[in-house]
Amino acid sequence: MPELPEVECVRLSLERLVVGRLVASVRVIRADVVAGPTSPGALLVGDRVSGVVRHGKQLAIVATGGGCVSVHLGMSGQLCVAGIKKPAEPTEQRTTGVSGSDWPAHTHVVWHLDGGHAIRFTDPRRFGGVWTFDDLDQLIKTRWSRLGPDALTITPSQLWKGLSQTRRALKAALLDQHVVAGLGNIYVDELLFKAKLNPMVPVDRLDREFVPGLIRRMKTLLYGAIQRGGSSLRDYVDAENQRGTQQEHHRVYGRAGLRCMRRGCSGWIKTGQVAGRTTAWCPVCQPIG
DNA sequence: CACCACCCCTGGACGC
DNA sequence: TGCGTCCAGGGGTGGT
Repeated sequence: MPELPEVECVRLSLERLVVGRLVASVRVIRADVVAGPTSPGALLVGDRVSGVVRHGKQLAIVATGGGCVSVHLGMSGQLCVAGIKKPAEPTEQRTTGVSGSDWPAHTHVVWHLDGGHAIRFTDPRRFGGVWTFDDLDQLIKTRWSRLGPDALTITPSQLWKGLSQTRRALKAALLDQHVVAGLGNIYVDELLFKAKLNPMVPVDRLDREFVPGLIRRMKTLLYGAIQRGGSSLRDYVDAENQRGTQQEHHRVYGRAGLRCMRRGCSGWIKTGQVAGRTTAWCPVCQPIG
């Protein structure tokens, strides 16, 4: 669920709350969500947080000693900052069977910070995870360099380069993190609606001239979603437990069978499978031809 | 190389 | 009420 805007909102809230704080200790409750060295040092214990960075949908916490921990939220992951005196909201489900644990269910890693705060990583579906690196440079070299340019900074020539090497459906190409990093199922559908492009159109049928407009709409959509705190469809919240409101602005996602919301359009929103994902589009506004 | 099917996982919605 | 079934999907892998 978290795509670029949601991950950026987590980054911004995390940055406000934890930069400058000392990592006093770490507790790994589920070791198999952590890849790489799992020593306290590798998980930043003894260092201060110097920054929180993002590329596409991936986050990284960087410490003053150079250490670096990357977090993917996957489908259901959350990074929340909590005061250790009240670790969970009353409505939150508690863990059971974890000795001495008072954290919500599916809490896998907890970083205890100075000032009585903690960062907890929860992820029910465990599509996400935590990766440790010697430093940010190693993370970029081994992982982020394999991703395409970030969706907020990609240039028309970069996107065209990624698209012109393929004959896939446009939606499949935009979902490919090696082409552009940060888009997921929801924002691709919304973007293609705004750009009046059909998700199934083969990329090689498109002209280069459409790329600048597509990028302009993509950045407007993503920045707007960040300003609205992201899309909270089920359980997405930022590091301060705040929900977003972008879901109120969706035009096609989740609107199968409803009227197209574009003024003057009398079409009905269709759904089908494109690139293996549930896809919603308006056949009138987004014709194949 | 390009692309697709498949798999990982759990909670929520829905039908009986 | 409760149980079974299906669906959601980011990203890695292995097969065509």
